[in-house]
Amino acid sequence: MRLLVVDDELRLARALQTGLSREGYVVDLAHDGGAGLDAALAGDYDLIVLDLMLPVLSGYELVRRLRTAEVWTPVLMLTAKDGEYDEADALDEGADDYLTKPFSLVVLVARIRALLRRGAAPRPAVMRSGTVEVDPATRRVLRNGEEVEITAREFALLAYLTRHAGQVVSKAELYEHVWESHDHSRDLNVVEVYVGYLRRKLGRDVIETVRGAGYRVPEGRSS
Amino acid sequence: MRLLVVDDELRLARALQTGLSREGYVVDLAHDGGAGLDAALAGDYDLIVLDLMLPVLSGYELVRRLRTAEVWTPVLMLTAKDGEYDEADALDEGADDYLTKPFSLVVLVARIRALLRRGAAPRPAVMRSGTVEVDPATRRVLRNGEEVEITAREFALLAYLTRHAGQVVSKAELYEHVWESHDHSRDLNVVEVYVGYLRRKLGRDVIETVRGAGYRVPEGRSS
DNA sequence: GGCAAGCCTGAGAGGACGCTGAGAACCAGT
DNA sequence: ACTGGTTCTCAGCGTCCTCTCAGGCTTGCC
Repeated sequence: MRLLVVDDELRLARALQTGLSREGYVVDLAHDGGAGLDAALAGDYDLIVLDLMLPVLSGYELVRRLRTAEVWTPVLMLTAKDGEYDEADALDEGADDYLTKPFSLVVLVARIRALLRRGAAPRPAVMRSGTVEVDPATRRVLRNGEEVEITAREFALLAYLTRHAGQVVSKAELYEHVWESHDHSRDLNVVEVYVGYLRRKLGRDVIETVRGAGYRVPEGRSS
Repeated sequence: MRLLVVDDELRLARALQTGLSREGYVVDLAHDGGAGLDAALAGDYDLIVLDLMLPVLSGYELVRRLRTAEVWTPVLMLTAKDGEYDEADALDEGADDYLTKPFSLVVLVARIRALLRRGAAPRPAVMRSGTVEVDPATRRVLRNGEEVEITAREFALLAYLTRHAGQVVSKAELYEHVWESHDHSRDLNVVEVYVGYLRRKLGRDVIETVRGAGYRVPEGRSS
């Protein structure tokens, strides 16, 4: 999952980056509204965390322009407590949720998860494909009801694929979202390696290879 | 979803009722601890929002009696900031989460959603995991039936982990809830150190490490 | 079949992560 | 001020994870 955090308070932005990375997200930063808009338009993010008060371009204005450009990435707005703006304004402007500063990281993560889940199509909290269950909330993976030990990177990859169950996801897309890099020239072999790890742990059939296109996890009916 | 709000401040209670209704919840009110307890026992609620300071019966006492009566409805406790009670106490007493006044409605809704998702895991008043028993009421810990000396911080950590038995809890979450700090940039090593202390006192296997994700105590079988 | 491009995988280097002992800082009681 | 206990910081170390590389295998195409 790739997030964009737009905030001009450097300390807070870094703290969020650290904290959210620890939760398994890939986090990019932008420090003013202009840079934020550029990144949001270009970046193909899964979610944007946006401060309301920003140099160059306010959070308001940023969301409006995003929506005008037909970009519907979920936006979580951060507002200062003393705000002359209130929640309604932020929400009316096209944000999907908002949070008042100061807030706790745990709450932020909970809201982010909720938004991501709501995001594309309303999906059950526990994702499922064949005999495999993925629970993003508790970071657990079950195969035939039994828990499987899985590393952080493996989990991030599996979660992304499962979130897009039924779709073919290219190696480049996986690399961008699961690994933190925009460097397109890099070797995508690492994706193959990790697909291999997952297959070894979960069974050969959990991830299909679509030659020349990418990978796909079958849409999941259990039982 | 049916919620019960117990608070003696009429204005606040009404505001919560209005706000939560708008979120799609059905909200009943009670204005003192006695009425709250009756309603909670009779009402089959999905969640209870509970002020700590109440006439007739404190929030504390209310939760304790609920749990004694084997009612495991999730409880979200509201505490005043200046409190002689602190948050850890609320959690030890059997509440599932807490929120310090003043708070924003959106945050409250987020917490409520999180609690409802987590659901009410029926658990005995004394929590148990393997050979270890934790009694929040008396702040005592037994291993193989023998009492183990434990410090306040160690207990808070163990209680939090045990309350979330079966789930992986991140170091950041532990740090926020057990150390009550919102400083995200601080070193989380102290969590590791205290996990080490607990393992030394209670046995290596009471707390599992989930590398890259956090810690977990095994789901307890209760005799 | 023969070939090339795409994909898989075993081995291993390097680094990130978690654990622990030592001890400093702090507090309460004497 | 001294003692005993608790909390927290720090640095070193071991382990597991991550990623690269090279060679082998599969697939699609002629």
